[in-house]
Order: sequence, then C-alpha cells, then structure tokens
Amino acid sequence: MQKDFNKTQIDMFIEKCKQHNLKITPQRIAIHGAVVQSRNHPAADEIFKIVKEKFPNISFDTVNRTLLTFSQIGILKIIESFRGARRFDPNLENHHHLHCINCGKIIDFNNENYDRLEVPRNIQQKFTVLNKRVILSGICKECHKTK
Amino acid sequence: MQKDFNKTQIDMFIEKCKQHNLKITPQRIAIHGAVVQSRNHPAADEIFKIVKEKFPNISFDTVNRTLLTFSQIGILKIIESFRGARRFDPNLENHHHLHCINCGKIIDFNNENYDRLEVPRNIQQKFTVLNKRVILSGICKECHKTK
DNA sequence: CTTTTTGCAAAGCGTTTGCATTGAA
DNA sequence: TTCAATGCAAACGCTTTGCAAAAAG
Repeated sequence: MQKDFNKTQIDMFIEKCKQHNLKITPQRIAIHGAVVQSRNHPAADEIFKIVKEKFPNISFDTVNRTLLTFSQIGILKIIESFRGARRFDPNLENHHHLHCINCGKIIDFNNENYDRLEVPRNIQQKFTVLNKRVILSGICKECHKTK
Repeated sequence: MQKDFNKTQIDMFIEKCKQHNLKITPQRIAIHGAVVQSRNHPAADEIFKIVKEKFPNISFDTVNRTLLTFSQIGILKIIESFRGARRFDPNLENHHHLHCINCGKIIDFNNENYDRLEVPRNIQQKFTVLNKRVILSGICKECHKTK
C-alpha cells in the first residue's frame, strides 16, 4: 500500500474531487488554493475577493457553493455555530450545550467538571477569558429514531 | 439589609428596569413573562408569536429590540454564537476556540486536556457526541489596547 | 411636559434557489 | 456528447435603521 508522503496539497485536492466525482475546474482549484492558504477563518466573501483577482468573472455564488461542497467532502470545515436566528436564554447560570447538528436543537446541561476547566497559562497572557463553555455536538435521541 | 427572598419574578424585573431607567410598558411585561417561561432557547419570532396572542398589535420589532435590551440589563442571555457570515476553516484537526466578543475574531488553539474531556455518563445515554470543543469567550489583546 | 418606546416600513446582509449557458470529462 | 458546474438574478430569512405617533413617568 502506497503512502501519501509526497502528495502536494493540490494533488490531494484533485484526488478528493475524483473520489467524489467532482470535476476539476479552474475555479475550484483557485478557491481551494485561497482557502488552504488562509488564516483567520475566512467567510465566503473574503475568499471571493481573493479569487476574483485571478478570475474577475467568477460569481460570489460559485465561491459560496464551492466552499459548501468542499466542506461536504472533507477539504475544510465549517466553523460550527448555531446558525439561523439569534436565540435567547432565560437561564443565567453557567451551563454547557449539546447541539444537535441534524435538527439544530440546543440542550442545556450542567457539569461541574466542565465549570472547573482551567484556562491554559499561555492563553491567560493574551486573552481575557470572561466565559468558558463546552459544546458537545452530535445527534440527539429524536433524530436518531427518525433516521 | 433586606434580602430578596420573596420577590416574585415580575418584581425583580420591574426593579431591574428601574435600575436602568427603562419604562415599564405592558409590552415589556408580556415579553418578560413569555421569555422566563420559555424552554428551548426561543428565537425572537417564537416570543413574538406568544406575545401576539395577548397584544395582537405588537410588532416583531418591539419584541426583538426588547429582547436585546433585556440581554443588556442581564434579564436574559443571548446564546453566544459566531454571528454574521458562515466561516470556513482549512484546519481539519480538532481544536478549540477563543472568541473575542468585541471584534468577533476567532482564534484557534490546541489543548490536550480539553481534547481529553470526558462526556458525562448521563449524556452518553441520550446523545451521540461527534465533536467536543471548548469555547473561551472574552476580549482579545488588540481590543484591550483600543479601549 | 419630556423622554422613551412603539409600530411600521424600508434597507441591509448573508444565504439559497432556479435556470439558461458553459465547460470538463 | 453528456452531465455537472457556473454565472446571474431573484427570493428569502433574519436583523437593523429611521422616523412619526403613542405612551410612560
């Protein structure tokens, strides 16, 4: 079994596309290039701006759809967040969340071990932590049943 | 010093409003009532629907603005989330996030202790955890400087 | 009477959709 | 030649803004 030692990033990208029957278009190559070089967790429009320098005709839409496609085939991740409308919580106590990635439900839970988590020393120096919380994401019981 | 033992929720609400020079309007009372009774971390439009039964003329806008006001005076919390556009992350390894609540920046960090967090027994039974992550929110160094 | 608050309407931002055209395989 | 990908435009969902009218203190 051949190892992937000397695969370049672009070769791995092409391989992933082939695995998923995605065509290798110049746009996809450019978007991939922009995103793997990015820092700071770019949003689609930042990638759009970068790619547009090489492909002035590219549409925002293609960039956005391509990024979503890439996340589906495991080339990048979407930063998990509770999307949709802002939610309010009358529970003022510190608590943690279960997040069902299927139905979007957020379930509170309390856990003293999690409350006691220590902030790493090197982070204390560069960031003032006001709140600590743990998010466990996955599939809730109800969504399991209906699958 | 008198303790708040027998304050009802509505009295505490009125007190908080007075502390912050907010007028006690029937709309605010109704919105407060709906939100403290809520479960499931409602979004503004769910509260809107509930309050509209009593106040058919209320606008979505009032509900939304009132909820934001309430979060500012500590009556409820906004479920912290990375708002704005969806962000992409080319870093596929498990990692955790610092989230600056002032500028919105997301900074990755790695921490083996956090990776090793155990999922509580009672949660394992009702939820399939696919991903664990810790979010430390607060103020980043740059935002500290400019304050 | 003064100052907030409300309701409304429009604008804004990001996302999603449908469709005709283009281009990779 | 075929089918997927692209570019465009419109629609959509949620949030924010400005302003005149109404209401609280």
